[in-house]
Amino acid sequence: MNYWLFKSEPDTWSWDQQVAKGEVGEEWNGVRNYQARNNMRAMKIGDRGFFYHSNIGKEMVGIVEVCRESSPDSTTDDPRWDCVWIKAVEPLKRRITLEEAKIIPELEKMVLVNNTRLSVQPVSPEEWAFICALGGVDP
DNA sequence: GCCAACGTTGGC
DNA sequence: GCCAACGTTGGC
Repeated sequence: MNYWLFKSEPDTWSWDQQVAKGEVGEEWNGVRNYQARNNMRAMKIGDRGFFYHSNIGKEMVGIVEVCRESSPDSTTDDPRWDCVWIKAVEPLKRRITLEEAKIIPELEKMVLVNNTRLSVQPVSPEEWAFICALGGVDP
């Protein structure tokens, strides 16, 4: 099992919208960055990730699960781009802000803290467990 | 709204 | 294959 983090501007696609999709989940489309795409290609069904609100909030808000492995992005005909589907699992009982992550020594290596521009990124098992504990949810 | 960091494109 | 120009992301 691998762990990830998905960024979205809540203006465009929010956690609430993701939750509303229920068990079916939603295509994580629109990614046009090779690194982010490669991360999605590496995902397996059942992998988990944090759902992060960029720009507004700048915080991790919930847990999602990969429910369909990488397949063509329906929003483009360009064969370079494909994406996974994810579904909401549960909200964090306490949201973790970027500001907070930056000052926590255990999280100083997080991609979120060090590469602000990567929209789909890996999270280490240690970071995953640490943030789940902070967020009040089971890892 | 600004701008730093980063990616991509395309001319050479 | 280099690099200048340009575009985008996202924190501030």
